[in-house]
Amino acid sequence: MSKKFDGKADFAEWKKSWALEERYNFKKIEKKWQEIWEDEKAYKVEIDKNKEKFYALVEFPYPSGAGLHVGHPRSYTALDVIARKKRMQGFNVLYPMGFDAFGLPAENYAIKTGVHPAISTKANIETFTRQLKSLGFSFDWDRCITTCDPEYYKWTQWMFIKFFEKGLAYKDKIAINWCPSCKVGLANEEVVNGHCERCGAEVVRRDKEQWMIAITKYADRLIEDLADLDFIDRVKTQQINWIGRSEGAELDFAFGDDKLTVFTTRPDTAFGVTYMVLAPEHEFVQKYMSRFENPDEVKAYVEATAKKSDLQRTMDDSKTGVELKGMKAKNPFTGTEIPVFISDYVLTGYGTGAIMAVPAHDQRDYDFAKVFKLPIVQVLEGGDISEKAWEEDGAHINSGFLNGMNKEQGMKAAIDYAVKNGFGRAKVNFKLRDWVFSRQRYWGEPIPMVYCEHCGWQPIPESELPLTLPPVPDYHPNDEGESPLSKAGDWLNATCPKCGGKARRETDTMPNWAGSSWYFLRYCDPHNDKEFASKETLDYWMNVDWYNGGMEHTTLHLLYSRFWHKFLYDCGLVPTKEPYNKRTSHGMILAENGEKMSKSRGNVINPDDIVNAYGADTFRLYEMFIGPFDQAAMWSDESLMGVYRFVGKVYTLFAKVVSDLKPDEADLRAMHKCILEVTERIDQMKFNTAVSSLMTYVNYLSSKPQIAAELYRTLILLMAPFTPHLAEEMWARLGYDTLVVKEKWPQGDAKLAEDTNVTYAVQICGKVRGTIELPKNALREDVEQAALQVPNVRRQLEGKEVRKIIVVPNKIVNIVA
RNA sequence: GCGGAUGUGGUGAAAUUGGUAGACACGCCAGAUUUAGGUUCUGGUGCCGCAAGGUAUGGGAGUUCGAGUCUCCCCAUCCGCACCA
Repeated sequence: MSKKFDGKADFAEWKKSWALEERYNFKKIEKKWQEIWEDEKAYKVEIDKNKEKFYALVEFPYPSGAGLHVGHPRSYTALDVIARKKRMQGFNVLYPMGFDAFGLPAENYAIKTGVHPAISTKANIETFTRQLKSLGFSFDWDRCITTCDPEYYKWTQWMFIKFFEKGLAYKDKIAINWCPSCKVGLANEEVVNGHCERCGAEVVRRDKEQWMIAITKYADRLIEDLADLDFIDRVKTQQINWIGRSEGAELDFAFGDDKLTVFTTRPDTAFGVTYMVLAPEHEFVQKYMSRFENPDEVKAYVEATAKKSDLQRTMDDSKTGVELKGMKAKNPFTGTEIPVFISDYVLTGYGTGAIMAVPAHDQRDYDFAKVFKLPIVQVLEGGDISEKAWEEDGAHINSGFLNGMNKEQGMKAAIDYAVKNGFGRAKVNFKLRDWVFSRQRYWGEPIPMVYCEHCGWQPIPESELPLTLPPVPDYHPNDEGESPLSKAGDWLNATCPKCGGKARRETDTMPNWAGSSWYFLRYCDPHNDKEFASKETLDYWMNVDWYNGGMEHTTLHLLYSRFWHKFLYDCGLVPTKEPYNKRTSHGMILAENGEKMSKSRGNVINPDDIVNAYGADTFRLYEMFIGPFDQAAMWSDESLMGVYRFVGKVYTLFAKVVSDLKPDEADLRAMHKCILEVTERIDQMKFNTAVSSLMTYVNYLSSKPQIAAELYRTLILLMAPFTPHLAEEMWARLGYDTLVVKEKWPQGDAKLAEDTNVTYAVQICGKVRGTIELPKNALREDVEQAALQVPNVRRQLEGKEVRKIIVVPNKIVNIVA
């Protein structure tokens, strides 16, 4: 801020001193103001109880080797615009940034090159930081956090121990996709048609011990508490569907001397049960194998199923199965004996892994019954069960005491009956499964647990946190598919904190969703080495007021972090039961041809190139103008040029600014209209139309021979959130020695924005035949008369009788003839 | 199959409670200035038509003085979940 307009000198002279640089030199301008912001710590924020706080958050990136993608700035700019505007409106704004730095790419890079993930990650973070800074975001960089920093993951580990202490973290055997050739567990995405993506070997399912976190205990609350949150609807419905709550009943069927329990959402159809089906993995299959008459057949089917991946199993919806011959179940409602099958259409992970089959009223059961020629008994009126199952409501028939009832009455009566007779109970089930929390990987948070022969799994004492990642000889998973940490030598040996005996450390690490589950809390108090964040900072900053991120995280990060936060709330560690008040989502940025940008397609656009060629302001503004924020948008170099021209126009417009000119009525109308529109549209994330309001205003200004300073000043204030560098520059040229980012947001006046005259469209039977210009709020009679005088209207009305005239004040006249 | 979204000029897209469809841009056309190079400025631009006029928001019905907007049916594209009992 070298220059200052003292108000005494002639403004025209003052302006001339700037005119040496006539072309819009964004490189110089942007560098200059970025340095000034940094020197002045313009975006540093501290608790200020005199101000209302506003916490804006964007999803922190994984610092990949590819650098920043043009998709990142779409979200970051959007919330930067919102944060900057809120700041100008007097809020104390926290807008932080950090890095979600644990992850597979760094590890794969290490396997290939031997470079330690910490080193490559650090380099990538430096690149990202440079790129983010070049775009002029108003992040408080003093609060930057990195999840792979031991000072950070210390608390991730600490929280894991809390989960363990509360009984929510537990070790369990679950089935995973296993490649017997690579000897490694695969993610579902790595299994192609039942074969290993890498070596082509057939993938089998294998039980493996994994750390689990009991997110299902929070299933109900994760649904219920959505009601009060300002999340976009598709996020809410997606989470609700994912959690998949269904109400129904558990019913016990006699099976030999044992009890076979099923879950059903339709206990009222129990009189229509003609057989039962177990998942091939159901414990009864092994337990009673010796009593089946066809054990070989059963075993063969179980084995065949085990070979299939989940993917294969769901791809093929033809019905197969084997009857468990020699044992029958008994329907507790009717007393009838019914056959029992195993079939892979029944899943082991949902409900009890067994079903009662009602082929008349469930299409899957119907298909199975057709294949195995089983009886189909209709118990609800409606449909044509010779064609397909009837799954709608209807009066009960063939159903004993339920006859005549509809679905709702029948459900209640059936459950009551089952409860009274001790063979059933109401039950709610969820599709949501507990969270598999271990990964056989190196580059993640070590799980702070040790195993003692005598005491079992024990958390390490808090004083030993952080448990840092040890060096390992190489980063490959070993033959048993264990984490590279299993090769960490001495590191593995620990003492049991309970008995002091020998213990061995857990070698699996946490998934990369761990660190991101609570990072927004750390931003409140990033340097605290006593707590993950102090109560005072959490009380002041939480909740996040506005969180923007990708739809792809709806049922992952967003759900996990809501759960994690609720758990901390239950522990009394955070002040609120939900972390985010508002959640919005941005669309993707696609290549010019509508394809995804990807390295393999070679259509990736590097933000650095755009910033170098057109400047950060143009880039930011273009990403806001590109299209509706929540929808996918195609990159277009030509449209970018349009925005570049606009920015240049704002710059050159300064030459027309005259300091002692008073704006006239029309000027004020245009100005206030623009203020009102931009203000409202930013709040609604309608950035594309906010920008078009600015363009309309600029078109108005550039049509004038001279521009009153007030008009230009307002333009600069309105543009400051979008193009902060240009705004600072022009603000200085207007003679101010303050930072525009700290200025007050202009106040729009709806009265002044109003037009004095309005144009009516004159319609005959709904078709526009002309227009009339009248003063605002003209009398109805005058409007009618004026409309009838329009020459074209008179001609059209010749020989017709006017039956009715509808006048919509200040809008339209419709003559019905 | 279920769930969610989308469908408007040559292109990206706008459009309070139903009230002049196409704002704002891109592209294109014409002209001016300039002309060492993605310049700037002015005007035009949904489609058919010389015009008057007609016609137009995926298709079809309906409600209404009036429908991109509301109701019903259908079609297409994209995304998510996918045998969840």
